[in-house]
Amino acid sequence: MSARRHVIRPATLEAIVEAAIRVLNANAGATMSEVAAQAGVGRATLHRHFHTRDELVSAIGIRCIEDMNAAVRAEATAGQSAVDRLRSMFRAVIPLGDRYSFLGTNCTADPRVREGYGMQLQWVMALVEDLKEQGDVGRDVPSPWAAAQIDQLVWTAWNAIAEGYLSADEATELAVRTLTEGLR
Amino acid sequence: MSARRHVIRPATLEAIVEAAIRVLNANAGATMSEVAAQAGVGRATLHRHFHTRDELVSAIGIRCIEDMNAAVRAEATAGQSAVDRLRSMFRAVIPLGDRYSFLGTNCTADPRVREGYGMQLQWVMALVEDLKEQGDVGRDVPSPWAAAQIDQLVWTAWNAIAEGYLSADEATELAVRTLTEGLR
DNA sequence: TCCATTTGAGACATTGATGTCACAAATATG
DNA sequence: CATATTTGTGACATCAATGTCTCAAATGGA
Repeated sequence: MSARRHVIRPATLEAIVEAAIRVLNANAGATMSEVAAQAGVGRATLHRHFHTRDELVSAIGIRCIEDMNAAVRAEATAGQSAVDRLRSMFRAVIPLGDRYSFLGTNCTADPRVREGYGMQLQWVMALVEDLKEQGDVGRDVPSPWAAAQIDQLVWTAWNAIAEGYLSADEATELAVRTLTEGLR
Repeated sequence: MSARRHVIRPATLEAIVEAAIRVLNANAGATMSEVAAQAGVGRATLHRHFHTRDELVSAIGIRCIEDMNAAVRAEATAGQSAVDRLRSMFRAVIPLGDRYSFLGTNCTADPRVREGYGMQLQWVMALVEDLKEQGDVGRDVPSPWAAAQIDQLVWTAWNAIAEGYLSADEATELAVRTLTEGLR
């Protein structure tokens, strides 16, 4: 590791990370100035800790993917049925919807982000296989379709909560139901 | 209308529009140079017909929303069941998936685009109500959720076709099935 | 309270994209 | 083929964002 001239204060780091997720999610082309302003931090401070814009985007990306993987791992309990694992996954990941969509919109050139994203995808694909095993997903459904559907449902559910027409629990249940039984 | 110094040639217009949709879809922050290069057109030619970057984005947005509305209107036949109208809508709109996602990612400040988008949303919401009427969508499902699901399915289906693991017909059928019956 | 360190404010150079222009070459139309 | 118009090329000014730096002020720990 490189010896840093300045040590970032936890509060400053938090403010920057949260602001960056918020601002860059709303507008992928937002400037460093906007991020700094939203974080309530000087522009120079931003550059002190994230030397370039790319570095900031990568750092946020890594943070997001780590948050997501941690949430999934913490929730995944052995001995659960596939649907229960799906439900647990939704419950854990939906609140991180803003972090999730950040990863989607900011095409992550960073290899560490790609790696984390790959693990995530692998995990979902394994879950899909288990869902097929249990008969919760038809064998004739292409696995990539099911995985994409799960991805999309996370975003839709987060959005529903953000817009205020569903609670977290309702959104989770509706996501599970939508995937397996459809809306009928 | 302003008297244009230059009249754009249809072939040039087509090349620019298609390239802009392609390039800006892949990277919302792409430059005018990239668009011009992809269109096989000089950068000055781009500026001659679309005076500013915003003007280009708006023009493409309007074009996309018009294409979509035209496709929906052309396909909508009276006397069809709600599910059949859903299927027709998918069949017509899925091939325009790249145009569709362009509208989503390029937050459309232009009022004409917003208006067209509003009409689209209205149409989908009306369809959702009919689907509920016919029992294809449960009454307990929030309509915005159903509408969001339909939106997402268009994108997922287009993507599946683009990635080559489904034909257009298969994707359409799977989209209808996913919405109503789920993947079970 | 005092000291070490981080932060904020502002000035600065640099870079890259935007938008304009003139002129030569290509193209369509009669 | 002749002519009118569009297009491509390259040069240019402009502007906004990036990244660097310095110094005074704020902050936190001993």
